Amino acid sequence: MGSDLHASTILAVSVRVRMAPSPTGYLHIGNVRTALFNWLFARHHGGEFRLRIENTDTSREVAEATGQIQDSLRWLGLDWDGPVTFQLDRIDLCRQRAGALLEAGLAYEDDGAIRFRMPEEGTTAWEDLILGPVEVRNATIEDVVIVRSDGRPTYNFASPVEDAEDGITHVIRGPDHVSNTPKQIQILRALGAPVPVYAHSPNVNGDDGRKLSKRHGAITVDEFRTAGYTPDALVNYLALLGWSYDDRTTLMTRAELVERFTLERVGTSPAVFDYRKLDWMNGVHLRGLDPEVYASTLVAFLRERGRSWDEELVRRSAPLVQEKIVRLGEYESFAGFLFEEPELREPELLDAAVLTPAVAALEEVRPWNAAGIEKALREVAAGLALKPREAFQPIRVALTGSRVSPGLFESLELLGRERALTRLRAVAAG
RNA sequence: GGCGCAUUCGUCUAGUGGCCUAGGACACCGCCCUCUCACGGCGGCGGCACGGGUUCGAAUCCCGUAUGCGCCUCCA
Repeated sequence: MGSDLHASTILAVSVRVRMAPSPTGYLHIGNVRTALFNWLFARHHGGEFRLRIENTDTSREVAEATGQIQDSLRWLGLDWDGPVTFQLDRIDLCRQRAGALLEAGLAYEDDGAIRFRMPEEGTTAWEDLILGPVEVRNATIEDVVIVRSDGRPTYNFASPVEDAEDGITHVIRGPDHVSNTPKQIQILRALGAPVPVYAHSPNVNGDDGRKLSKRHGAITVDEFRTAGYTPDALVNYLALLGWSYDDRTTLMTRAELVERFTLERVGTSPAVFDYRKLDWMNGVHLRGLDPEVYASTLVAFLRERGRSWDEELVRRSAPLVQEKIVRLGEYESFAGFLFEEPELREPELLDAAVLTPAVAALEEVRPWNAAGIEKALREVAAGLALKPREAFQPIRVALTGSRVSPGLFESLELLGRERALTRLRAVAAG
């Protein structure tokens, strides 16, 4: 047995937690929240955060999902310690432990499977770091199958065996595991292994109060990534789902989250994932980026999406959109007119009475910059006795195809004299 | 059905018996700023699930009811 080894590692590391996802598909945002709590807890205490894949076979799907999970965690910045471990590699260990329980009379065979003998009387209780004291009468718990008749260990057996093997000190997981906990505690005790401290976080639900699923919107890390959310914003938002620092702090950096996170301040009631608040928070994080960093982030984002737009122009346009868009994914529809001819969806908003004199005035602008353009266009508006907003809207629509756009004068400058004038002339004539 | 957990503005939450005629944030509404949008500023709407206790005093403690969620798989 490795109990001596466990004792020494536990002494060396005061806190060791793990995330133990099953490799079925992409990383779900609810699991990420749980992973985040584990990660914050570990980093806050200077402990370790381990990644353990609860695979039960080695199919290609599993290999893909395993890679996806790691990519997503890396993108989020949730780094783990030590190697990734796999449940499948612990099968022999589990069988050996099951054999020991069998010999000790603490488990018995049942139609080829092995069942753990739960105590028939008394209660199993634990002090949950989030829920507080929880107590379950043993009589209500059935003898759980720990090894199937085909020889594979079940989750409720493999999980505690692995926790013991890995020297896990705190098990922080979702609320769906509350009723598994007394079973796992009894198994651990029967094994003579240390029982970790448990903490069951509340659920994250959709706006109908039910489990977060596809129909609520984005649910996998990958979807948030391609929509243009930043890891820092997502982490900030997720941290606040079930946890709070005080009565007023909502915007926090990663370092602040690590410094401030404690399980004591994790609540007990389920939270609803609010995409609108995430959007707001993402906008705040985006606006807070250094302009250079923002531009590079935008370039990388577009490249990842397969856009081959001129990088120089993207960079020059970045400051114009940084204050305006809330997700990087909005850039394409918001600033796409800089790279491609826009589609004129609302031709009724065009007005030749404005466009014709505007083109004439712009032809005289030298040098071609936002200040000169603004001066010229304001004079056109004044000459037509129009309010600036009335005069500029047809020009905006002609230029960008939309009534919502980055600043008009800056947009004209960026597009360049020839392209801008050509486009405006074509629309004015048409 | 059994067991467990939960229940403060639409949403995330603060609140651990008097500081609460319940605070903050998002959303929403109005006004201001303004070339659109966004940002920003100011203001507004809006909540302790219900019923009993305990207490001088309850959002906070106890009991019950209702509702929701989870588990009750040789799934994880």
